Amino acid sequence: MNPLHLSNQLCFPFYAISKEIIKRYRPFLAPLNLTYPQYLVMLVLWEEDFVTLKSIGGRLQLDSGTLTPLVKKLIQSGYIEKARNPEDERQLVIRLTERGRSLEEEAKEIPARINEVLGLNKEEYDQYKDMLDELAGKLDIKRENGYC
Amino acid sequence: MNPLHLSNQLCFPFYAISKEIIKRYRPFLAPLNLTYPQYLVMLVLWEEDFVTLKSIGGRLQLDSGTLTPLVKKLIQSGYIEKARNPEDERQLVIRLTERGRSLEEEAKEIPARINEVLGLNKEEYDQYKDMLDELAGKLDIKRENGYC
DNA sequence: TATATTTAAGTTGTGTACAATTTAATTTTA
DNA sequence: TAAAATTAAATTGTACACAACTTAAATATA
Repeated sequence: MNPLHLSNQLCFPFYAISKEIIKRYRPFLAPLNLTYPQYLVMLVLWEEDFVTLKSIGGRLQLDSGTLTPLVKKLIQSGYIEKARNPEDERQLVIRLTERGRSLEEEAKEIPARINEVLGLNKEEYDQYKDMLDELAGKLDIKRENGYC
Repeated sequence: MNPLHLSNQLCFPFYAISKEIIKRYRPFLAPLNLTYPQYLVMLVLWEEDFVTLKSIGGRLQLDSGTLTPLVKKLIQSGYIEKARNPEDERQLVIRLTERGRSLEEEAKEIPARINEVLGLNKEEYDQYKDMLDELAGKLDIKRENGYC
């Protein structure tokens, strides 16, 4: 067994599957003028409005270098607004616009459509989900993002 | 259960775990002057030398838009060379330099080091690997890349 | 066999990722 | 409480990813 053989890598399937699933989101997200990372930011805001850039970054594991331009795009698209927190001027507080809030309704069907495209039944979905949450825990990816 | 809740997404953990593992490769790859995608190309070449750009892209699921500049970097680093296939001038044939071949020896320890960093035992590793290969199969990511 | 189609790389443009650094605000501590 | 340390965003620079398109070579077909 050659550890340098591609078939013996654990990371590569994560990398390949992640890219593949994101590709399958595109047909559903493009009509909403969203990329996948932008969609993730919207998911966070639909859960909790009025959050700092820092806390969005905490949940999505993205830093300001990625989020600053991404937030700029979402503002240009009219989905969010930003303002400094008067209590702490270092913090940028992000909130949904009316348009951003109404977008949630249009995005409601996406998870079900994606599950169709992935062709997984409930048991398979749950099995994969459990395994991923467990591994995320081992890798310590879940402390502040609360995704599991 | 809100399907738009981040905790109910299947793709997000793939995306987050993939990025996290790649981040943990960095300390091992940086001394070899390789990024993770560049390392993947080297893995392909250490398995089989003298392959076309197209077939590298088939195995790694990357197109010429990604691979052309990446190959340029690996040439600059002195690890590979490129030439047109005289039998079919459309094809670019990639082969290892002597330095590229000797690099395999320096990379031999990386998979074991990564497994240490991930903190997975043999059973966990195998369990995750099986699940990933199964899902990759369902998503039809494995036809030509032969990684499983 | 000339034309149409297909194929492989390359190019262009947009959008992440992230390390490293900078700037400004807040908190700690000597 | 003034200086040091920390923190949150922004900035800079490098490197993917990939859609869409271009170019050139090879193959198919009318």
